[in-house]
Amino acid sequence: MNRPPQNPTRPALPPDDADEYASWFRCLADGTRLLVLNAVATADRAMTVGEIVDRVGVGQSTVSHHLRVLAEERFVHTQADGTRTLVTVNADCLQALPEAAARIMGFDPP
Amino acid sequence: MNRPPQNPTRPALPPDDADEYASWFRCLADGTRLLVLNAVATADRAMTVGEIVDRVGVGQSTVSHHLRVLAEERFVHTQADGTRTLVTVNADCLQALPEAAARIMGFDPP
DNA sequence: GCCTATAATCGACTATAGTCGATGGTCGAT
DNA sequence: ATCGACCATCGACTATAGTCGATTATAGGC
Repeated sequence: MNRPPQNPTRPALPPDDADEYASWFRCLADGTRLLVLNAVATADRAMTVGEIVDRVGVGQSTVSHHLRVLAEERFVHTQADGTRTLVTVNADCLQALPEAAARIMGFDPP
Repeated sequence: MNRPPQNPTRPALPPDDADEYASWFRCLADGTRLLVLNAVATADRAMTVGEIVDRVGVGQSTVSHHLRVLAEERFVHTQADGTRTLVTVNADCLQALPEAAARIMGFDPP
């Protein structure tokens, strides 16, 4: 048998974790969605959907769709405020990303 | 005019950069591809395509496809060796990822 | 109660991407 | 020269996802 090489200090990634990280990265795998996230992240206060539409320059339904995707993966937080929806960024997602990269590369989480 | 909020310490991301980062993340947005990358990254030596096929458990053409995608974005490096193809990981991609995340969040690169 | 503003949802279209089986091409050994 | 191992490419299918316009729902103001 030709056993594949293995290094105990660099453990293999379980397939379930791979799918989880993949859906994580898939959330960032669209240019428009990155612009939406960036608009929210660079704002000094909560943004409404309409403001994001003006800023990014795509249709309102498109922004609404991207916000739903971003919210599902906890990149942003949405809060109803009357007839508007206030969107804020979740700063924790910044630090989770390098951690995922490290695990893919085979380093144990600290 | 309802001008969008702007913070000079958190510059907006140019659309071209957004697309560039998006294609970067898109490369990591598939579970099988992450397993391929992880297999190469955790190996203590260069791996052949056949070894990756045995390790990940998908078709040979599928692995070949994913390796091409990974190589195009410089995640891995491929080198012909007779009838085999030796695949090694590009360790630099690990550090570029947090940098991209920081720019999306509006922090200037240091 | 009616009207407007705001945003979510729906329906449809299109493009992209993952997977596989089959084929073809190249290298090395016999 | 032939054969076998190894891998890239092709063709086809399917699933997913991004975009838009239209519609619907809800909340606030008149």
